[in-house]
Amino acid sequence: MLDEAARQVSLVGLGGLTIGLLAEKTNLSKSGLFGHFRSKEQLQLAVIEWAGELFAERVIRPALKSPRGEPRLLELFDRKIRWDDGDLALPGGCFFASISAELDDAPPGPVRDRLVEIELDYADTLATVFRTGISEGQFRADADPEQYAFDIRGVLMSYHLASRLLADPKAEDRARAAFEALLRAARI
Amino acid sequence: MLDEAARQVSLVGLGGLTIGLLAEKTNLSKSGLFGHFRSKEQLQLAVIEWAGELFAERVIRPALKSPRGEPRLLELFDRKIRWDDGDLALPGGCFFASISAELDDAPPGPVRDRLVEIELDYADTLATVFRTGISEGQFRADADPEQYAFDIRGVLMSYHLASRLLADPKAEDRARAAFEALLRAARI
DNA sequence: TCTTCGGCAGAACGATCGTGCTTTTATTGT
DNA sequence: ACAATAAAAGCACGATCGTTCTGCCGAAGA
Repeated sequence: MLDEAARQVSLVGLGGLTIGLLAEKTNLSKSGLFGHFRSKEQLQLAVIEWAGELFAERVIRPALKSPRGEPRLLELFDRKIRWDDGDLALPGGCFFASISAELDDAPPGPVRDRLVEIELDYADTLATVFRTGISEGQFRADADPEQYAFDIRGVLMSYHLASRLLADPKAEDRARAAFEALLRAARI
Repeated sequence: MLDEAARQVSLVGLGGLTIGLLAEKTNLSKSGLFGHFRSKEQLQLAVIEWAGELFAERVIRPALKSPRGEPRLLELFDRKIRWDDGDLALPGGCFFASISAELDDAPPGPVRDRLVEIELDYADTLATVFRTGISEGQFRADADPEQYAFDIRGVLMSYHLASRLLADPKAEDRARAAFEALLRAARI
């Protein structure tokens, strides 16, 4: 049920996730579904939590099994690409891309706050893995892990736009080239 | 009226632009406002057109007055930053950031198509200015203008997220550092 | 001055929204 | 087998959605 909700959100955003429509997709009555959560906000919260867990399960945790430093970064990158528009993807692409533009001007609230947490967590993971690459001697000691996290997020956002909105067949090549350039600049 | 509509969209997205709410903000009756457009789709089309023109007026055309190549790229970058979250910005930040995630999975239609056009136009402008920098001898001849457009769009998208969703005080510094790194890698 | 016409208001429509209430159906513990 | 509890259905509510229709009112053309 939350799975179907996450699919829906990836397609039409949080605002487009409607109780009636979700009930229909899950063969439940509107009130039957509504009973599980006791407000729409709690449904939104639950689906964000679900998507965060799905992301950790499909992208973060598997990637952390790769060797420290560059291989781990590459695996994080690869899996994020597949999460955006590949075999790990929800039907509408990256769940968080769908909602972050939607919530960036929303008044503070539990839903927005949770999204920010997840996003910061992800950035922190990227920075930490990069930092490990520094202490392993793979990357220059004066490289900036947080800057790397900022940069790589940009590459992936640009990829998402190119791939899904612009249908650019070169999107993945461009993303890989950008990723490679970032690493090249950081290597010893 | 379209001005207010564009503000609204920048805050709540295209789906959040509602006729009743817009009528209220413009002191018109619902049907009075509706009469100007003859459907909601035409309203959306009109507001996208308006925003595209606004973007050209505030960002593109002024920047094109700067000297060719790097200064022009810098001005494009500066103004885009101000358009995202500065004195050139709509209240909800970049209009197109608000709607591109929303429309990237929408069925093809005039609204989505127009957005894609504008986005491709913008990427083309960036690539062209960069290409001029190459033929001016400022950038390496083997640099890839389209790759540059892909990269810079990523930097700006990451900036938009950091600035507006994550409220990162270092967002602009990071964006400038990324921009500088991109140019450094391309300079002769 | 009279007529024509476009812009706007008012009211109403069917649909759908989120959310309560009440009742039926399933499941579980004893 | 029966009572207690949880889950789902059914129905209704007020609000808002996009849209249509009717009528007023002011401006422009004859």
